[in-house]
Amino acid sequence: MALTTEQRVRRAAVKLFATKGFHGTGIRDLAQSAKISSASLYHYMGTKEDLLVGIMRECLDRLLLAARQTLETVDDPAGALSALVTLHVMAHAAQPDETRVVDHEVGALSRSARRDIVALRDEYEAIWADTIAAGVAAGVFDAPDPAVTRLALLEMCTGVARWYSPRGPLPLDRLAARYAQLALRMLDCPASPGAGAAERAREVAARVWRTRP
Amino acid sequence: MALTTEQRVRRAAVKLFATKGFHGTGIRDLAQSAKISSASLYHYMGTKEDLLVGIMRECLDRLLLAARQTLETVDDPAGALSALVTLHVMAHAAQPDETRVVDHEVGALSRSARRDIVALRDEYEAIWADTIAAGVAAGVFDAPDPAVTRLALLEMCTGVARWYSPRGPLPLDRLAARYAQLALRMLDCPASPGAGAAERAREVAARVWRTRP
Amino acid sequence: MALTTEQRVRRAAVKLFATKGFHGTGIRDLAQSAKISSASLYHYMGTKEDLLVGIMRECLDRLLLAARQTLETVDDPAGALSALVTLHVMAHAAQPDETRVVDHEVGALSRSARRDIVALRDEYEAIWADTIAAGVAAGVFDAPDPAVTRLALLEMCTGVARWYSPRGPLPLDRLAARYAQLALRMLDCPASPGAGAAERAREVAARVWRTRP
Amino acid sequence: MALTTEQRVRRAAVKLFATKGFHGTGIRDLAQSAKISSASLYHYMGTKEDLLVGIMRECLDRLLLAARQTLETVDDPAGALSALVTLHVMAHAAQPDETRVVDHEVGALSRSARRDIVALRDEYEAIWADTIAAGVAAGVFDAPDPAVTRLALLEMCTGVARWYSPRGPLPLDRLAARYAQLALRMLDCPASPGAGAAERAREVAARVWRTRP
DNA sequence: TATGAATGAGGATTCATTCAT
DNA sequence: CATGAATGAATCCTCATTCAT
Repeated sequence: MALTTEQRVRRAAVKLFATKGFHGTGIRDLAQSAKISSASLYHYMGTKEDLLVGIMRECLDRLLLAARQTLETVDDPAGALSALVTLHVMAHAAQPDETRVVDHEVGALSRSARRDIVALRDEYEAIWADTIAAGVAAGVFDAPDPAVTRLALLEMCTGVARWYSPRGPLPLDRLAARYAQLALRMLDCPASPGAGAAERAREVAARVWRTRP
Repeated sequence: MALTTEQRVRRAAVKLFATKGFHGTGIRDLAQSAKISSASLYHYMGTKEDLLVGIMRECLDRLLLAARQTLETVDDPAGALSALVTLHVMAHAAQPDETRVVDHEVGALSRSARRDIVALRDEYEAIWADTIAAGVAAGVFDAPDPAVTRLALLEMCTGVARWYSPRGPLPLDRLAARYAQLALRMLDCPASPGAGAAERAREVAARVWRTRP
Repeated sequence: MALTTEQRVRRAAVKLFATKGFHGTGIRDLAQSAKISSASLYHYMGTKEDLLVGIMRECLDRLLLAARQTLETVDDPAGALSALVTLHVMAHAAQPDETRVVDHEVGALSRSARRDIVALRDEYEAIWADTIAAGVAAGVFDAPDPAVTRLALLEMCTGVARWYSPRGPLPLDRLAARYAQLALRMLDCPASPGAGAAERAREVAARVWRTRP
Repeated sequence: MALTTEQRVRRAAVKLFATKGFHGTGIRDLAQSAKISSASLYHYMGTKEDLLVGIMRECLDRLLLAARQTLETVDDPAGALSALVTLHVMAHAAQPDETRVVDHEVGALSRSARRDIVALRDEYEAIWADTIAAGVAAGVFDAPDPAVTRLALLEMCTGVARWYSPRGPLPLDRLAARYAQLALRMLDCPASPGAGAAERAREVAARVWRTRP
């Protein structure tokens, strides 16, 4: 089915913001990319910033939703962390442009918009913090500085969006599995998590980002 | 001692490019920040892009230099990797603005400048690749997909520039040690590296970035 | 009874043109104010300028009509001038927005429209000129420079639209009477005009602008 | 002597704002009129609104200054009012563009700027109010509704800017004298004021607006 | 009758850069 | 060495208007 003009605009914005940055992307670039006039653009968006905020919010909303849905059915910390990593990596590999925008353009937001977006991001990171803390409390994770470990994990996984290509040699699920393994090693967690957790994460990812299950 | 005007310009640029992005930073911002008129700016730089290239090149040059100097005296793979991580983390924590610019603004470069900068970056990453390969060959590292592991390591360490604050609770050397530990865990490397490697890295860092040894 | 859409448009235009000026009022402002889409607006008006012309013409037509009807039954110059002042003041107090538009936005008209509108205005002012001339000829007015006196009178009376508020302390008929007095003083006219003239003016005003008689 | 670019800009703005209105005047019109590029315009002004505010403030400042200087040496109410009228009329005839801008474009100001400008205008009008009140108290003026009389007087005199032309038949000082006479008649003031007051007003006007004395 | 979609022209303002002084 | 003056091109966004539905 054909795309709505609004969708075309959104996609053009995502691609351009990811590639050239928010400030590096002109309204004319956007218009040309969406195949409409720059005046028409304003039927489908408010400000250029509104467009940015919309992209960021949707991306973070999905990430939050996916994380919550996944953790609902996972109990053990190793499984939970494994699932979070799987989700995060799949999201960043499946939507590298969206996630790059979220990660790189927070500084381009106005004060009030930034507050909102950062709040969402913090909410998401809190899930990771809780999961790590639970594993440490349960004695299955070793993390002398849990905050540092959390940030190291997140940056490592987020980085996928900066280099992963679907045309590369590594299938997505294998990549995700590799990252889950790395993450558990970082926490010195010997137990392989039940396969269910990662499985569950892949299902949710398939639903939320239409990745191949 | 007072700063040269050229240094003031350079610093202003680093700070602004890191904070607001290359395209988000105007020549007037730069001038104001360097306490100089925008016309005078052009006595101390070529183009705005030249300034950017200069910043990036210096940053990468130092990183390369530091990595090479350090590895000169380190032989074992665990020690080498540990040293690379230490250096990289210290560089990114000590110069978060410079390194953020390097990491975020490659896309703002013109084709030819980008080629140069990316070449430098590749050169640097090749050192990591070699180190990892050596460890795998020696049987002390486990890395089923070495390229993935390398990228995961680099993104993890580079991420430090996005969150580390010298006013935080963690002293820099402790942070670096923690990251080295994480890295070795990721490679499933049991052996603690000789303390000499990290020591050597700290010395080099002190010289190159004036971090406290 | 409910207002026609056309009336809503007209009123919105009058209010906005008076408040923000013709050039300061956007087609979208108009649409929003008339609770209609900006495209629908074009069913009820021609151009934005047509709307302006319509407002001006109606306002001036009424003024002319009222002046002529009033003077039909008034003979003495003092009475005539008194009636003109009464009418003018009541019109400008009762319809401050319309009259402000007429007075302020002539410069926004295209050449041909301006010619028409200015012709109407001149026609109206000619009535004043004639009335003053008649009084001077009859020896009841003293006006060394009749044109100056006419302009002074008109500007004085027109100014009412710029400050009068129906919520102020002064009832409209009292205001009009005060202005009539001022006008006669300016002409050094001792005779109080017959009460009939002002009475007649108030009746006409009541019919033309629905002021309370 | 040749005019500064800044002066050229100011004059162009005054002329255009008076003729086509603030919103009707484009930045390009201004630039063309001042014979510079539209970008260069911004070396000599802040915003378009700043330009407007500057014009208004200077105009009102001069009016206030002139009024105060004049009244310093005038004591009797008739003389004072006569002087105020003379000044006001001369100012509006000598600077019709500036004063038209002040009178017509207050609505184009942003909230805060409007507050400032209206405060100045109120200050000026207070001088008139005081003068009228003094005359009434002294028994030389008859003004049943002093506020109404003040507004009628001001509107009458201000109107001069809307029609007076230096190429017309009436010399400026004669016009001013005529208006002073009209004003005193409006207040039913029999006494001719001492010739000194109007003389003084003309001197001040000559200094402030370079009118011919 | 009513409107969402569409646009070329233009709105004010800022851009990076040059150059004469 | 330093800068005020200058500008063409570009910035984001709004303008009045049309038209197919």
